[in-house]
Amino acid sequence: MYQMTTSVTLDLVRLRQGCAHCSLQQLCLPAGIGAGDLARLDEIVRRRRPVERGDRLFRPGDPMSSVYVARDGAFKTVSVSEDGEEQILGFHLAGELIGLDALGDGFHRCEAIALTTANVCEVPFADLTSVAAQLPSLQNQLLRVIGQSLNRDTDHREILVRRQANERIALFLHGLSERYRLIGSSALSFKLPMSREDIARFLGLALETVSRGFTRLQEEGVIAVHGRQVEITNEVELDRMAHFAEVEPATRQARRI
Amino acid sequence: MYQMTTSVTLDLVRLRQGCAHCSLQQLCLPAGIGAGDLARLDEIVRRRRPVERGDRLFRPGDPMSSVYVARDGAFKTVSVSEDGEEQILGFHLAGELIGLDALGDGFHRCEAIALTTANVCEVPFADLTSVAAQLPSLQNQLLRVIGQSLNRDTDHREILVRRQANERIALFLHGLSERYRLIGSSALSFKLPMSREDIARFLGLALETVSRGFTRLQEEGVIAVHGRQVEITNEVELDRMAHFAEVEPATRQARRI
DNA sequence: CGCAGAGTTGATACCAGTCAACAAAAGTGG
DNA sequence: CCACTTTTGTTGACTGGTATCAACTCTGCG
Repeated sequence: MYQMTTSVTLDLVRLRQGCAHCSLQQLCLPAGIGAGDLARLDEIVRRRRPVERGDRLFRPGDPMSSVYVARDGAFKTVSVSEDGEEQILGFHLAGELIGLDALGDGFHRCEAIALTTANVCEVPFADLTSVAAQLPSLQNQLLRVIGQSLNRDTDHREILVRRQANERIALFLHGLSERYRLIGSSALSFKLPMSREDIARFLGLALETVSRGFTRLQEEGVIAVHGRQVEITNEVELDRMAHFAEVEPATRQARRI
Repeated sequence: MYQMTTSVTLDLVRLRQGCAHCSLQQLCLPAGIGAGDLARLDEIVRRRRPVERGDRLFRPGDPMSSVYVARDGAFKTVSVSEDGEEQILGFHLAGELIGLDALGDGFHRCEAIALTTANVCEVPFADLTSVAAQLPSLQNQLLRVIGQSLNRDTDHREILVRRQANERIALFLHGLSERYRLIGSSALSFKLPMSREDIARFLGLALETVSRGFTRLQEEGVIAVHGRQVEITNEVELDRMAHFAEVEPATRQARRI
């Protein structure tokens, strides 16, 4: 009974916690905004009760009412193409904006699904743009955050043009590691929030190929995998594999003997 | 001599032609902006002398001073990855914004190269955002155009996740046809502004595979190709190939007999 | 006319997709 | 708490599509 009360109190405190005290302040929209302006932004941000794994923030065809930022947990955005194939457009960690896909015509092209339970900030888009019009610093920051989202798209495309499955997988792990570092989590030891199938549909590979790729990376001593738990044991080698084409034929044959 | 004078006069007229008379008005930034606001935007737009094939609008590392819109012709954006591989991020036809890749941190990640001689409008970015802050309609339109650029990125990724080379090629031709239709050119007969190698690096394929793919599409009666000249002879079939997985094995074998 | 760049076509090897069986982990209900 | 089911992940065998290397043809251009 006492515990319950404590828990509820904590939740209320957490709910009242505004952008000024959020641990993501340096990554999220508030970055680079003055204290006074921050209050203006803080007013329009809605903090939602935790969403459960599998919950959706929006679906294809929904009008773009808000953009979202997870304060913890992880999301995936999925688009279903005309032939029924599900493609994963992106994984979204804490502090990364979700929902910009509707910017073009005002309607979402994909759905955002929680991979874990997560706390989400919701920012009504109409409010955001009208406040941004009055605060140049917020307008700049909004464009910057949109640009970062664009950069992640470009990173994804740089993965997808690679022809070797191992390169794609190495790039994926490398990029994820970077992003965990950015949000203050461990970059060398983390638990993947997504399944092998999700990874496969993100990388444009068969799920068996992803599984084999993980195994091979482990055999080469680059990572250690236990299901979704990943440790990067040779960061330098992972970087090399991510950025340079695979080992030269001579080395390859040598390994096969 | 007379001809030269005429030509120069025409050029001057063309140079003075503002957004209000541009044939791209309905596609470009001005779309949906009132006449009064249009004049404000028109003031900051610089019209540049024609650029030649191979000229660059910006290079990696350049600060984002402007965004660009071609009024005719075509561009490609290219990023060189750490291992020296050149990847093509996009092809840009008339009316499609170029230069948003620097939105994230203010510096370009890629270079924009003219595929043909082209006339370009240059919009200094600082001016654009400051005018946008005062004109809600321009702010909305700016976000919409950014969103459309984002959508083209998503389309590109939807091509790249496809595993069959023929699907990628069909999707590429289908998307290009759509875009030619949008800018008022023929959607069924056009001259590709880019080489087979450019297409290959855009699709994540070997150039020989692109060449073979074109040949096969021609053999199947879907298109007719003469070098860079392309006619779409069976639009319905092209759409089908672009959106649905390749023909079932039975049909495939039948063709091979 | 000859040259260089662009595009096509052929032969071969190999990587990754597919089908299938199995193992491990995570729920589920008694 | 344990047996059961379901989901998720791993591994193996085989096939096919695509990259690669190489020769050749075509096109435009000085």
